[in-house]
Amino acid sequence: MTIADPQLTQLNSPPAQAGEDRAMTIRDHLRDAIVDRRLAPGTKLSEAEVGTLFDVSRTVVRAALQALAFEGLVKSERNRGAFVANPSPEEARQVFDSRRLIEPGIARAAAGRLSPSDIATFRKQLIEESRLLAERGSLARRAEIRASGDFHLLLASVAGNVILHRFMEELVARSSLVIALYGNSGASSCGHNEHADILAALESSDGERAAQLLVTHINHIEADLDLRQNTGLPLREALSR
Amino acid sequence: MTIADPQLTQLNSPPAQAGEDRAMTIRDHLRDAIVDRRLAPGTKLSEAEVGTLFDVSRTVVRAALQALAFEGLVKSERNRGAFVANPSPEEARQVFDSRRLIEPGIARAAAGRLSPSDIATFRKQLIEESRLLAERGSLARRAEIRASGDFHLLLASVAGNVILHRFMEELVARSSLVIALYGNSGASSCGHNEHADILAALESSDGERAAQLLVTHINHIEADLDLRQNTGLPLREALSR
DNA sequence: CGGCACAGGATTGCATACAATCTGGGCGAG
DNA sequence: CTCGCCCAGATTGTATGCAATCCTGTGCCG
Repeated sequence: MTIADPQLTQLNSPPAQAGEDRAMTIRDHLRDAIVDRRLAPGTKLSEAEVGTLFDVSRTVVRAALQALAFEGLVKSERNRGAFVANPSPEEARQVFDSRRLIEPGIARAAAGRLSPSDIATFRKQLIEESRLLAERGSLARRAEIRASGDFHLLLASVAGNVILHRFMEELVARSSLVIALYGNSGASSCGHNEHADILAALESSDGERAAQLLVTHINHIEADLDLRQNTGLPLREALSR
Repeated sequence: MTIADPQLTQLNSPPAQAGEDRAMTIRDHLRDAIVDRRLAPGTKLSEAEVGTLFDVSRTVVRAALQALAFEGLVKSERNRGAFVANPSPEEARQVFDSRRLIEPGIARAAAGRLSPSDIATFRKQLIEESRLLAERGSLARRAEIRASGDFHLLLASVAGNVILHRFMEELVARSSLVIALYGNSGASSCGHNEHADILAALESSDGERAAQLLVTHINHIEADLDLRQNTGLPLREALSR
Protein backbone atom coordinates (compact mmCIF):
# COMPACT_ATOMS: atom_id res chain seq x y z
CA MET A 1 0.00 0.00 0.00
CA THR A 2 2.41 2.61 -1.17
CA ILE A 3 1.32 6.12 -1.99
CA ALA A 4 3.44 6.24 -5.10
CA ASP A 5 0.65 5.75 -7.57
CA PRO A 6 0.78 7.39 -10.98
CA GLN A 7 -1.44 10.27 -9.98
CA LEU A 8 0.81 11.22 -7.13
CA THR A 9 3.93 11.23 -9.17
CA GLN A 10 3.23 14.79 -10.04
CA LEU A 11 4.01 15.65 -6.47
CA ASN A 12 7.56 14.89 -7.32
CA SER A 13 8.04 17.97 -9.44
CA PRO A 14 8.45 21.05 -7.34
CA PRO A 15 10.42 22.94 -9.98
CA ALA A 16 13.46 23.47 -7.84
CA GLN A 17 12.12 26.13 -5.52
CA ALA A 18 14.42 29.00 -4.87
CA GLY A 19 16.12 29.06 -1.51
CA GLU A 20 12.69 29.18 0.09
CA ASP A 21 11.38 27.03 2.81
CA ARG A 22 11.20 23.47 1.64
CA ALA A 23 9.12 22.25 4.52
CA MET A 24 6.35 24.69 3.65
CA THR A 25 6.56 23.72 0.00
CA ILE A 26 6.06 20.10 0.91
CA ARG A 27 3.25 21.04 3.25
CA ASP A 28 1.50 22.87 0.44
CA HIS A 29 1.89 19.99 -1.98
CA LEU A 30 0.58 17.52 0.56
CA ARG A 31 -2.31 19.78 1.42
CA ASP A 32 -3.23 20.10 -2.22
CA ALA A 33 -3.09 16.34 -2.58
CA ILE A 34 -5.31 15.89 0.45
CA VAL A 35 -8.01 18.38 -0.47
CA ASP A 36 -7.93 17.02 -4.01
CA ARG A 37 -8.57 13.54 -2.70
CA ARG A 38 -5.45 12.23 -4.34
CA LEU A 39 -4.60 11.15 -0.83
CA ALA A 40 -7.53 9.40 0.76
CA PRO A 41 -8.44 9.96 4.41
CA GLY A 42 -6.65 7.46 6.60
CA THR A 43 -3.69 7.09 4.28
CA LYS A 44 -0.47 6.75 6.16
CA LEU A 45 2.11 9.40 5.42
CA SER A 46 5.38 7.70 6.18
CA GLU A 47 8.18 10.11 6.86
CA ALA A 48 10.69 8.12 4.89
CA GLU A 49 8.37 7.66 1.93
CA VAL A 50 7.39 11.31 1.70
CA GLY A 51 11.01 12.23 2.11
CA THR A 52 11.95 10.02 -0.79
CA LEU A 53 9.21 11.45 -2.99
CA PHE A 54 10.36 15.00 -2.41
CA ASP A 55 14.01 14.15 -2.06
CA VAL A 56 14.50 15.64 1.38
CA SER A 57 15.36 14.21 4.75
CA ARG A 58 12.86 13.16 7.34
CA THR A 59 13.63 16.28 9.31
CA VAL A 60 11.98 18.46 6.71
CA VAL A 61 9.10 16.07 6.26
CA ARG A 62 8.42 16.08 9.97
CA ALA A 63 8.11 19.85 9.95
CA ALA A 64 5.64 19.69 7.08
CA LEU A 65 3.58 16.99 8.75
CA GLN A 66 3.53 18.89 12.01
CA ALA A 67 2.20 21.94 10.20
CA LEU A 68 -0.55 19.87 8.60
CA ALA A 69 -1.37 18.35 11.95
CA PHE A 70 -1.92 21.85 13.33
CA GLU A 71 -4.34 22.55 10.53
CA GLY A 72 -6.22 19.39 11.29
CA LEU A 73 -5.62 17.82 7.91
CA VAL A 74 -3.29 15.21 9.32
CA LYS A 75 -3.59 13.26 12.51
CA SER A 76 -0.28 12.38 14.04
CA GLU A 77 -0.06 9.57 16.59
CA ARG A 78 2.96 9.21 18.74
CA ASN A 79 5.30 6.39 17.72
CA ARG A 80 2.82 5.40 15.04
CA GLY A 81 3.07 8.03 12.38
CA ALA A 82 0.98 10.59 10.53
CA PHE A 83 -2.24 9.84 8.69
CA VAL A 84 -4.52 11.85 6.49
CA ALA A 85 -7.29 13.00 8.80
CA ASN A 86 -10.47 11.00 8.89
CA PRO A 87 -12.97 13.41 10.40
CA SER A 88 -15.95 11.94 12.16
CA PRO A 89 -19.45 13.13 11.28
CA GLU A 90 -19.40 15.08 14.52
CA GLU A 91 -16.23 16.86 13.52
CA ALA A 92 -17.76 17.50 10.12
CA ARG A 93 -20.74 19.18 11.76
CA GLN A 94 -18.42 21.30 13.85
CA VAL A 95 -16.60 22.44 10.74
CA PHE A 96 -19.83 23.71 9.24
CA ASP A 97 -21.02 25.17 12.52
CA SER A 98 -17.79 27.12 12.66
CA ARG A 99 -18.20 28.33 9.12
CA ARG A 100 -21.77 29.42 9.76
CA LEU A 101 -20.47 31.45 12.65
CA ILE A 102 -17.47 33.03 10.99
CA GLU A 103 -18.28 33.52 7.34
CA PRO A 104 -21.22 35.87 7.74
CA GLY A 105 -19.01 38.20 9.71
CA ILE A 106 -16.40 37.99 7.00
CA ALA A 107 -18.99 38.81 4.38
CA ARG A 108 -20.12 41.90 6.27
CA ALA A 109 -16.54 43.07 6.60
CA ALA A 110 -15.81 42.37 2.96
CA ALA A 111 -18.88 44.26 1.80
CA GLY A 112 -17.46 47.45 3.18
CA ARG A 113 -14.03 47.06 1.67
CA LEU A 114 -14.62 45.69 -1.79
CA SER A 115 -12.39 47.50 -4.28
CA PRO A 116 -12.80 47.48 -8.06
CA SER A 117 -9.79 45.25 -8.40
CA ASP A 118 -11.30 42.87 -5.88
CA ILE A 119 -14.41 42.70 -8.03
CA ALA A 120 -12.29 41.90 -11.06
CA THR A 121 -10.58 39.11 -9.17
CA PHE A 122 -13.92 37.74 -8.08
CA ARG A 123 -15.21 37.77 -11.63
CA LYS A 124 -12.21 35.90 -12.88
CA GLN A 125 -12.76 33.40 -10.12
CA LEU A 126 -16.39 32.88 -11.06
CA ILE A 127 -15.50 32.43 -14.70
CA GLU A 128 -12.99 29.79 -13.75
CA GLU A 129 -15.63 28.03 -11.71
CA SER A 130 -18.03 28.08 -14.63
CA ARG A 131 -15.44 26.68 -16.92
CA LEU A 132 -14.69 23.79 -14.59
CA LEU A 133 -18.36 23.20 -13.95
CA ALA A 134 -18.87 22.61 -17.64
CA GLU A 135 -15.96 20.28 -18.02
CA ARG A 136 -16.30 16.58 -17.49
CA GLY A 137 -14.04 14.18 -15.71
CA SER A 138 -12.89 13.63 -12.18
CA LEU A 139 -9.94 15.90 -12.68
CA ALA A 140 -12.19 18.81 -13.50
CA ARG A 141 -14.37 17.88 -10.56
CA ARG A 142 -11.40 18.15 -8.25
CA ALA A 143 -10.39 21.46 -9.69
CA GLU A 144 -13.95 22.65 -9.29
CA ILE A 145 -14.05 21.79 -5.62
CA ARG A 146 -10.75 23.54 -5.19
CA ALA A 147 -11.93 26.62 -7.04
CA SER A 148 -15.09 26.69 -5.00
CA GLY A 149 -13.00 26.81 -1.85
CA ASP A 150 -10.89 29.55 -3.35
CA PHE A 151 -13.96 31.71 -3.64
CA HIS A 152 -14.47 31.59 0.09
CA LEU A 153 -10.79 32.23 0.69
CA LEU A 154 -10.87 35.20 -1.61
CA LEU A 155 -13.77 36.56 0.37
CA ALA A 156 -11.81 36.17 3.57
CA SER A 157 -8.83 37.89 2.08
CA VAL A 158 -10.93 40.84 0.98
CA ALA A 159 -12.28 41.14 4.50
CA GLY A 160 -8.77 42.12 5.51
CA ASN A 161 -8.42 40.24 8.76
CA VAL A 162 -5.42 37.94 8.52
CA ILE A 163 -6.40 35.94 11.58
CA LEU A 164 -9.83 35.17 10.24
CA HIS A 165 -8.28 34.46 6.88
CA ARG A 166 -6.12 31.77 8.41
CA PHE A 167 -9.07 30.31 10.26
CA MET A 168 -10.93 30.16 6.98
CA GLU A 169 -8.01 28.48 5.25
CA GLU A 170 -8.22 25.74 7.81
CA LEU A 171 -11.99 25.47 7.63
CA VAL A 172 -12.08 25.39 3.86
CA ALA A 173 -9.41 22.71 3.71
CA ARG A 174 -11.23 20.61 6.26
CA SER A 175 -14.46 21.11 4.38
CA SER A 176 -12.86 19.62 1.31
CA LEU A 177 -11.87 16.59 3.33
CA VAL A 178 -15.35 16.26 4.75
CA ILE A 179 -16.97 16.58 1.36
CA ALA A 180 -14.60 13.96 0.04
CA LEU A 181 -15.62 11.62 2.84
CA TYR A 182 -19.33 12.23 3.13
CA GLY A 183 -20.23 13.75 -0.21
CA ASN A 184 -23.44 12.31 -1.48
CA SER A 185 -24.67 13.61 -4.74
CA GLY A 186 -23.02 13.16 -8.05
CA ALA A 187 -24.29 16.63 -8.77
CA SER A 188 -21.81 19.36 -8.08
CA SER A 189 -22.21 20.02 -4.43
CA CYS A 190 -21.15 23.62 -4.38
CA GLY A 191 -23.79 25.59 -6.21
CA HIS A 192 -21.90 28.00 -8.34
CA ASN A 193 -24.85 30.28 -8.82
CA GLU A 194 -24.87 30.95 -5.14
CA HIS A 195 -21.40 32.34 -5.37
CA ALA A 196 -22.51 34.74 -8.06
CA ASP A 197 -25.44 35.83 -5.93
CA ILE A 198 -23.15 36.47 -3.02
CA LEU A 199 -20.86 38.56 -5.16
CA ALA A 200 -23.83 40.56 -6.42
CA ALA A 201 -24.87 41.33 -2.87
CA LEU A 202 -21.34 42.40 -2.04
CA GLU A 203 -21.16 44.66 -5.05
CA SER A 204 -24.26 46.48 -3.94
CA SER A 205 -22.64 46.85 -0.52
CA ASP A 206 -25.40 44.79 1.01
CA GLY A 207 -23.29 42.96 3.54
CA GLU A 208 -26.31 41.72 5.43
CA ARG A 209 -27.74 40.04 2.40
CA ALA A 210 -24.36 38.57 1.48
CA ALA A 211 -24.09 37.16 4.97
CA GLN A 212 -27.49 35.57 4.74
CA LEU A 213 -26.81 34.08 1.32
CA LEU A 214 -23.59 32.71 2.64
CA VAL A 215 -25.31 30.91 5.50
CA THR A 216 -27.80 29.44 3.07
CA HIS A 217 -24.95 28.40 0.85
CA ILE A 218 -23.17 26.63 3.69
CA ASN A 219 -26.41 24.94 4.63
CA HIS A 220 -26.75 23.63 1.10
CA ILE A 221 -23.26 22.24 1.15
CA GLU A 222 -23.84 20.49 4.44
CA ALA A 223 -27.26 19.24 3.39
CA ASP A 224 -25.61 17.46 0.52
CA LEU A 225 -23.61 15.29 2.90
CA ASP A 226 -24.52 12.04 4.54
CA LEU A 227 -23.46 12.59 8.12
CA ARG A 228 -25.18 9.62 9.67
CA GLN A 229 -23.27 8.23 12.55
CA ASN A 230 -22.76 4.73 11.20
CA THR A 231 -20.01 5.41 8.71
CA GLY A 232 -17.57 6.99 11.05
CA LEU A 233 -16.83 4.18 13.47
CA PRO A 234 -13.20 3.18 13.77
CA LEU A 235 -12.57 -0.31 12.64
CA ARG A 236 -11.86 -1.67 16.07
CA GLU A 237 -15.07 -0.49 17.65
CA ALA A 238 -17.03 -1.55 14.61
CA LEU A 239 -15.92 -5.09 15.25
CA SER A 240 -16.76 -4.92 18.93
CA ARG A 241 -20.44 -4.57 18.19
CA MET B 1 21.22 39.45 27.15
CA THR B 2 20.33 35.97 28.19
CA ILE B 3 16.80 34.94 28.96
CA ALA B 4 17.97 33.11 32.07
CA ASP B 5 16.87 35.71 34.53
CA PRO B 6 15.73 34.68 37.99
CA GLN B 7 12.07 34.73 37.10
CA LEU B 8 12.56 32.40 34.23
CA THR B 9 14.52 29.87 36.16
CA GLN B 10 11.29 28.28 37.16
CA LEU B 11 10.89 27.16 33.59
CA ASN B 12 13.70 24.80 34.28
CA SER B 13 11.63 22.53 36.45
CA PRO B 14 9.42 20.28 34.40
CA PRO B 15 9.45 17.46 36.93
CA ALA B 16 10.74 14.87 34.54
CA GLN B 17 7.62 14.32 32.46
CA ALA B 18 6.71 10.77 31.79
CA GLY B 19 7.33 9.47 28.30
CA GLU B 20 4.96 12.11 27.01
CA ASP B 21 5.66 14.54 24.28
CA ARG B 22 8.43 16.79 25.39
CA ALA B 23 8.02 19.27 22.57
CA MET B 24 4.45 20.02 23.63
CA THR B 25 5.55 20.35 27.24
CA ILE B 26 8.11 22.93 26.25
CA ARG B 27 5.57 24.67 24.06
CA ASP B 28 3.21 24.95 27.01
CA HIS B 29 5.88 26.30 29.31
CA LEU B 30 6.96 28.87 26.77
CA ARG B 31 3.39 29.87 26.08
CA ASP B 32 2.77 30.36 29.77
CA ALA B 33 5.88 32.48 30.01
CA ILE B 34 4.78 34.58 27.05
CA VAL B 35 1.22 35.26 28.15
CA ASP B 36 2.53 35.92 31.64
CA ARG B 37 4.88 38.52 30.25
CA ARG B 38 7.87 36.79 31.75
CA LEU B 39 9.08 36.80 28.17
CA ALA B 40 8.68 40.24 26.66
CA PRO B 41 7.53 40.68 23.07
CA GLY B 42 10.50 40.78 20.75
CA THR B 43 12.66 38.57 22.93
CA LYS B 44 14.74 36.19 20.92
CA LEU B 45 14.19 32.54 21.61
CA SER B 46 17.43 30.93 20.68
CA GLU B 47 17.12 27.25 19.97
CA ALA B 48 20.32 26.38 21.75
CA GLU B 49 19.45 28.44 24.80
CA VAL B 50 15.95 27.09 25.18
CA GLY B 51 17.31 23.64 24.63
CA THR B 52 19.81 24.11 27.41
CA LEU B 53 17.15 25.44 29.77
CA PHE B 54 14.93 22.43 29.25
CA ASP B 55 17.76 20.00 28.73
CA VAL B 56 16.67 18.77 25.32
CA SER B 57 18.17 18.99 21.89
CA ARG B 58 17.39 21.67 19.38
CA THR B 59 15.24 19.22 17.46
CA VAL B 60 12.63 19.23 20.20
CA VAL B 61 12.89 22.98 20.70
CA ARG B 62 12.28 23.56 17.00
CA ALA B 63 9.07 21.59 17.15
CA ALA B 64 7.89 23.63 20.11
CA LEU B 65 8.77 26.90 18.43
CA GLN B 66 7.02 25.85 15.24
CA ALA B 67 3.90 25.16 17.24
CA LEU B 68 4.04 28.57 18.86
CA ALA B 69 4.67 30.22 15.52
CA PHE B 70 1.54 28.56 14.21
CA GLU B 71 -0.44 30.00 17.10
CA GLY B 72 0.94 33.43 16.36
CA LEU B 73 2.71 33.81 19.68
CA VAL B 74 6.12 33.53 18.10
CA LYS B 75 7.36 34.97 14.87
CA SER B 76 9.96 32.87 13.20
CA GLU B 77 12.23 34.38 10.54
CA ARG B 78 14.22 32.18 8.29
CA ASN B 79 17.90 31.96 9.15
CA ARG B 80 17.36 34.52 11.88
CA GLY B 81 15.53 32.73 14.61
CA ALA B 82 12.32 32.84 16.60
CA PHE B 83 11.09 35.86 18.54
CA VAL B 84 8.22 36.44 20.89
CA ALA B 85 5.55 38.03 18.72
CA ASN B 86 5.27 41.79 18.71
CA PRO B 87 1.79 42.39 17.35
CA SER B 88 1.13 45.72 15.69
CA PRO B 89 -1.87 47.80 16.73
CA GLU B 90 -3.54 46.66 13.53
CA GLU B 91 -3.05 43.02 14.46
CA ALA B 92 -4.32 43.82 17.91
CA ARG B 93 -7.51 45.23 16.44
CA GLN B 94 -7.91 42.16 14.31
CA VAL B 95 -7.61 39.96 17.35
CA PHE B 96 -10.49 41.77 19.00
CA ASP B 97 -12.51 41.91 15.80
CA SER B 98 -12.15 38.16 15.59
CA ARG B 99 -13.22 37.71 19.16
CA ARG B 100 -16.25 39.93 18.68
CA LEU B 101 -17.23 37.74 15.78
CA ILE B 102 -16.64 34.36 17.35
CA GLU B 103 -17.36 34.64 21.04
CA PRO B 104 -21.01 35.61 20.80
CA GLY B 105 -21.66 32.49 18.80
CA ILE B 106 -19.83 30.46 21.39
CA ALA B 107 -21.93 32.01 24.12
CA ARG B 108 -25.16 31.10 22.34
CA ALA B 109 -23.99 27.54 21.89
CA ALA B 110 -22.84 27.30 25.49
CA ALA B 111 -26.13 28.62 26.79
CA GLY B 112 -27.92 25.61 25.42
CA ARG B 113 -25.50 23.07 26.78
CA LEU B 114 -24.61 24.28 30.24
CA SER B 115 -24.65 21.37 32.67
CA PRO B 116 -24.74 21.64 36.45
CA SER B 117 -21.15 20.51 36.64
CA ASP B 118 -20.23 23.20 34.14
CA ILE B 119 -21.84 25.76 36.41
CA ALA B 120 -19.83 24.47 39.32
CA THR B 121 -16.64 24.80 37.32
CA PHE B 122 -17.56 28.32 36.33
CA ARG B 123 -18.22 29.26 39.93
CA LYS B 124 -14.88 27.93 41.03
CA GLN B 125 -13.30 29.92 38.24
CA LEU B 126 -14.99 33.13 39.32
CA ILE B 127 -13.97 32.60 42.91
CA GLU B 128 -10.38 32.17 41.82
CA GLU B 129 -10.61 35.38 39.84
CA SER B 130 -11.95 37.23 42.86
CA ARG B 131 -9.19 35.91 45.03
CA LEU B 132 -6.53 37.07 42.60
CA LEU B 133 -8.23 40.40 42.11
CA ALA B 134 -7.93 41.08 45.80
CA GLU B 135 -4.30 40.10 46.01
CA ARG B 136 -1.54 42.58 45.44
CA GLY B 137 1.66 42.25 43.51
CA SER B 138 2.65 41.70 39.95
CA LEU B 139 2.58 37.96 40.37
CA ALA B 140 -1.06 38.05 41.33
CA ARG B 141 -1.73 40.41 38.46
CA ARG B 142 -0.29 37.92 36.04
CA ALA B 143 -2.29 35.12 37.49
CA GLU B 144 -5.37 37.27 37.27
CA ILE B 145 -4.89 37.95 33.57
CA ARG B 146 -4.36 34.27 33.06
CA ALA B 147 -7.46 33.35 35.00
CA SER B 148 -9.47 35.89 33.11
CA GLY B 149 -8.49 34.19 29.88
CA ASP B 150 -9.36 30.84 31.34
CA PHE B 151 -12.91 32.02 31.80
CA HIS B 152 -13.27 32.57 28.09
CA LEU B 153 -11.63 29.25 27.36
CA LEU B 154 -13.96 27.51 29.72
CA LEU B 155 -16.85 29.07 27.88
CA ALA B 156 -15.52 27.78 24.59
CA SER B 157 -15.04 24.34 26.00
CA VAL B 158 -18.65 24.24 27.24
CA ALA B 159 -19.81 25.22 23.77
CA GLY B 160 -18.57 21.84 22.65
CA ASN B 161 -16.96 22.74 19.36
CA VAL B 162 -13.33 21.69 19.44
CA ILE B 163 -12.42 23.73 16.39
CA LEU B 164 -13.79 26.93 17.84
CA HIS B 165 -12.18 26.03 21.12
CA ARG B 166 -8.80 25.92 19.45
CA PHE B 167 -9.46 29.21 17.70
CA MET B 168 -10.30 30.73 21.04
CA GLU B 169 -7.15 29.35 22.61
CA GLU B 170 -5.19 31.20 20.03
CA LEU B 171 -7.20 34.39 20.33
CA VAL B 172 -7.03 34.44 24.11
CA ALA B 173 -3.29 33.88 24.10
CA ARG B 174 -2.78 36.63 21.57
CA SER B 175 -5.04 38.89 23.58
CA SER B 176 -2.77 38.46 26.56
CA LEU B 177 0.17 39.49 24.44
CA VAL B 178 -1.69 42.50 23.15
CA ILE B 179 -2.76 43.57 26.62
CA ALA B 180 0.81 43.20 27.78
CA LEU B 181 1.96 45.46 24.98
CA TYR B 182 -0.74 48.08 24.85
CA GLY B 183 -2.36 47.82 28.24
CA ASN B 184 -3.07 51.24 29.60
CA SER B 185 -4.65 51.35 32.96
CA GLY B 186 -3.15 50.19 36.15
CA ALA B 187 -6.65 49.15 37.01
CA SER B 188 -7.46 45.55 36.29
CA SER B 189 -8.36 45.57 32.66
CA CYS B 190 -10.67 42.60 32.64
CA GLY B 191 -13.70 43.51 34.63
CA HIS B 192 -14.43 40.54 36.73
CA ASN B 193 -18.00 41.52 37.36
CA GLU B 194 -18.72 41.20 33.70
CA HIS B 195 -17.75 37.57 33.83
CA ALA B 196 -20.24 37.02 36.60
CA ASP B 197 -22.95 38.75 34.63
CA ILE B 198 -22.23 36.58 31.63
CA LEU B 199 -22.45 33.47 33.72
CA ALA B 200 -25.78 34.64 35.13
CA ALA B 201 -27.15 35.08 31.63
CA LEU B 202 -25.95 31.63 30.70
CA GLU B 203 -27.54 30.08 33.75
CA SER B 204 -30.88 31.50 32.79
CA SER B 205 -30.35 30.06 29.31
CA ASP B 206 -30.41 33.52 27.85
CA GLY B 207 -27.79 32.98 25.20
CA GLU B 208 -28.64 36.19 23.42
CA ARG B 209 -28.03 38.26 26.47
CA ALA B 210 -24.83 36.39 27.24
CA ALA B 211 -23.66 37.08 23.70
CA GLN B 212 -24.38 40.77 24.04
CA LEU B 213 -22.66 41.03 27.39
CA LEU B 214 -19.68 39.29 25.92
CA VAL B 215 -19.38 41.80 23.10
CA THR B 216 -19.58 44.63 25.59
CA HIS B 217 -16.97 42.90 27.68
CA ILE B 218 -14.61 42.59 24.74
CA ASN B 219 -15.20 46.22 23.88
CA HIS B 220 -14.23 47.19 27.40
CA ILE B 221 -11.04 45.23 27.19
CA GLU B 222 -10.10 46.81 23.89
CA ALA B 223 -11.07 50.28 25.04
CA ASP B 224 -8.55 49.95 27.81
CA LEU B 225 -5.72 49.70 25.31
CA ASP B 226 -3.73 52.38 23.60
CA LEU B 227 -3.73 51.31 19.99
CA ARG B 228 -2.58 54.52 18.40
CA GLN B 229 -0.74 54.05 15.21
CA ASN B 230 2.44 55.83 16.25
CA THR B 231 4.22 52.71 17.29
CA GLY B 232 3.64 51.35 13.82
CA LEU B 233 7.17 51.92 12.67
CA PRO B 234 7.80 48.84 10.57
CA LEU B 235 11.40 49.75 11.15
CA ARG B 236 12.42 46.28 12.10
CA GLU B 237 10.45 46.56 15.31
CA ALA B 238 13.12 49.11 15.78
CA LEU B 239 14.23 49.56 19.30
CA SER B 240 11.37 47.29 20.21
CA ARG B 241 13.49 46.42 23.15
C1' DC C 1 -7.62 -25.67 16.50
C1' DG C 2 -7.20 -21.28 18.93
C1' DG C 3 -4.64 -18.13 21.82
C1' DC C 4 -0.44 -16.26 23.57
C1' DA C 5 4.54 -15.13 23.75
C1' DC C 6 8.24 -13.59 21.39
C1' DA C 7 11.46 -12.27 17.91
C1' DG C 8 12.34 -9.78 13.54
C1' DG C 9 11.63 -5.88 10.88
C1' DA C 10 10.10 -1.45 10.20
C1' DT C 11 9.05 3.24 11.82
C1' DT C 12 9.27 7.04 14.74
C1' DG C 13 11.72 10.09 18.55
C1' DC C 14 15.66 12.31 19.55
C1' DA C 15 20.47 13.80 19.46
C1' DT C 16 24.30 15.13 17.06
C1' DA C 17 27.27 16.55 13.07
C1' DC C 18 27.88 19.29 9.28
C1' DA C 19 26.57 22.92 5.81
C1' DA C 20 24.45 27.40 4.78
C1' DT C 21 23.42 31.89 6.22
C1' DC C 22 23.45 35.91 8.94
C1' DT C 23 25.66 39.41 12.16
C1' DG C 24 29.11 42.34 13.73
C1' DG C 25 33.67 44.13 13.88
C1' DG C 26 38.07 45.31 11.88
C1' DC C 27 40.67 47.06 8.18
C1' DG C 28 41.74 49.65 4.20
C1' DA C 29 40.60 53.02 0.57
C1' DG C 30 38.79 57.39 -0.60
C1' DC D 1 36.71 60.60 9.36
C1' DT D 2 33.44 57.87 6.77
C1' DC D 3 32.15 54.30 3.82
C1' DG D 4 32.48 49.83 2.11
C1' DC D 5 34.45 45.19 2.02
C1' DC D 6 35.73 41.01 4.11
C1' DC D 7 36.34 37.70 7.49
C1' DA D 8 35.26 35.29 11.93
C1' DG D 9 31.89 33.93 15.24
C1' DA D 10 27.40 32.62 16.06
C1' DT D 11 22.92 30.74 14.75
C1' DT D 12 19.85 28.30 12.00
C1' DG D 13 18.78 24.56 8.23
C1' DT D 14 19.35 19.89 7.03
C1' DA D 15 20.99 15.20 7.03
C1' DT D 16 22.10 11.19 9.33
C1' DG D 17 22.79 7.78 13.19
C1' DC D 18 21.14 5.43 17.13
C1' DA D 19 17.76 4.06 20.59
C1' DA D 20 12.96 3.20 21.68
C1' DT D 21 8.57 1.77 20.30
C1' DC D 22 5.25 -0.56 17.62
C1' DC D 23 3.52 -3.97 14.20
C1' DT D 24 3.68 -8.59 12.12
C1' DG D 25 4.16 -13.15 11.65
C1' DT D 26 5.80 -17.40 13.55
C1' DG D 27 6.01 -21.06 16.72
C1' DC D 28 4.81 -23.03 21.04
C1' DC D 29 1.47 -24.47 24.37
C1' DG D 30 -3.06 -25.28 26.17
